[in-house]
Amino acid sequence: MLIDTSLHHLDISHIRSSCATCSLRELCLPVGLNDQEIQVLGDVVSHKRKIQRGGYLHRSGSQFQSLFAIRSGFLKTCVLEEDGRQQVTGFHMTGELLGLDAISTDTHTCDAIALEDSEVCEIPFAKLEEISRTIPSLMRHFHKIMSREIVRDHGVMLLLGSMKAEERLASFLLNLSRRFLMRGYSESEFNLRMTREEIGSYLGLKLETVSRAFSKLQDENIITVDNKHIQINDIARLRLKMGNSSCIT
Amino acid sequence: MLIDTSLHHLDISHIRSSCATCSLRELCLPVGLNDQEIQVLGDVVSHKRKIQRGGYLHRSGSQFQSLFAIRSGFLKTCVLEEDGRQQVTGFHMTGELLGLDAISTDTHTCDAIALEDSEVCEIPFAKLEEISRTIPSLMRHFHKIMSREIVRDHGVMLLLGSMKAEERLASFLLNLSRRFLMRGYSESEFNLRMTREEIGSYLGLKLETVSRAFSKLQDENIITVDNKHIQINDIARLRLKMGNSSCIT
DNA sequence: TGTTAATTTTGATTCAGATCAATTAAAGCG
DNA sequence: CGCTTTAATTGATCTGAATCAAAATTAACA
Repeated sequence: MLIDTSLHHLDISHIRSSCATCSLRELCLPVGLNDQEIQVLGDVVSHKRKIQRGGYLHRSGSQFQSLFAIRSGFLKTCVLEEDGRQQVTGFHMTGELLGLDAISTDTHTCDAIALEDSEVCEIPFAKLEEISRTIPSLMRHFHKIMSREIVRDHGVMLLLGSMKAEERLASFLLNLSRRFLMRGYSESEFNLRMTREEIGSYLGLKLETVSRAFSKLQDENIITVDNKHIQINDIARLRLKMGNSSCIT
Repeated sequence: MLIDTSLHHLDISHIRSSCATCSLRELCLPVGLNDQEIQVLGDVVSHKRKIQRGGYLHRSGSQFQSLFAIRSGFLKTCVLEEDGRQQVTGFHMTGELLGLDAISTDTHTCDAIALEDSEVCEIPFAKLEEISRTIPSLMRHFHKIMSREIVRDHGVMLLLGSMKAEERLASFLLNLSRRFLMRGYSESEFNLRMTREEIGSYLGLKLETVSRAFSKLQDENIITVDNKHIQINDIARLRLKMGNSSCIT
């Protein structure tokens, strides 16, 4: 099966450009730009914003003006169901771009909530479109970012449509692992920022099922779970877990 | 719940521009362009291609050069799993744009297969990017199309993550209904182009479950099913079916 | 720091959908 | 046109995850 281990994020693995505007350095946008172009982009991306844990970056239904590039922290995006419960559509970390869904109708289609104190750069979209006309490589890169989001969503669709609980959790952990690795953190040991319920909501599972899947993976010595702290003991076997959804049953 | 009834397509409901290049008239791209701009776009979109029922428009892994706008027909996109079975990621009809997922890596990430004889316009992506630099409204519209695809995918993710079989099928039928209506066909009566297995693959269900869900909806007099021919008798109740996923159980 | 609230784990039970199996219907095709 | 293949329906049974329930652990905060 061709499921992407990276579920739902925007890749920054290839960020290499040295960049005068410090706020831009760690973001996904300035890839491959020269100093002068980064200057132009920097003028657009100047405005920063802090969001406390639990705070909203934007709400579903609010007017769309800007994309947000995460400078630090960790956020979830979710839609509120009419009965008050919420469905998580993604988890987002440093370097990733939020708000792509809002371009279509100039209205945000989901809430973005900080799971820890976070900092974002606001990128007025009209200005981004404008300068991307004069910087082809920026336009091209932006298109790739949007496209990548589509590919990732297809990966999640596949996961939700065809994997069972344990496989979904394995995919999820491997995805986080990879994203932490890309950012220079340990791929085998990290702290979850979200609750079991939020994981379950994202993976289409109930929180009890998530908890049981964690316990099962621990019993098999593939991971060690201490509440939010996760240690991956055998990444190869974890990959096997999710890779054989339709083979081993 | 905020699930979009439109699962997975690119909206052409607002196509109004009178257009010299006949091949462009029914497509989603030329929205809001003047005649001169349409001329420019037309030069890019000239190349047409026919695909027979069962034929491939593109294959997963093949190099990306062009987007494809569907002029007529009906296609599915799917990824092949290692065991040979395939997972359907979308159904696509006239006016919709295929290939957005391939922009990210310059490689197609899925197969596109015609479910009936179809005709597409090839749109070399490099050229599209180039002329969109000089036609801001085209660029803006293209971004909206990509964004809409992301929103739709989120809708499918929600569907797969939180709806049960009957609700999924109701969503699916309402989505098709709306897309047929937009194209000037009946919203209450249409022929399915895909098999129960393909529907199941798309909805994360087994074909038997799809069949049973059809039968159930028919027993309730909400729809009438005659193999591939579907008649929606009570669209309001069908909407109710999918709207109350978490309320009525 | 102690008290309350939220989160997590684990067990028992239930149920929706998968799987297995057989029949019927439709579509290709020589 | 009849024969073969593919697709669809329906029934019986099984199973993975949901649900219900309770205890244990952790976090929040006054």
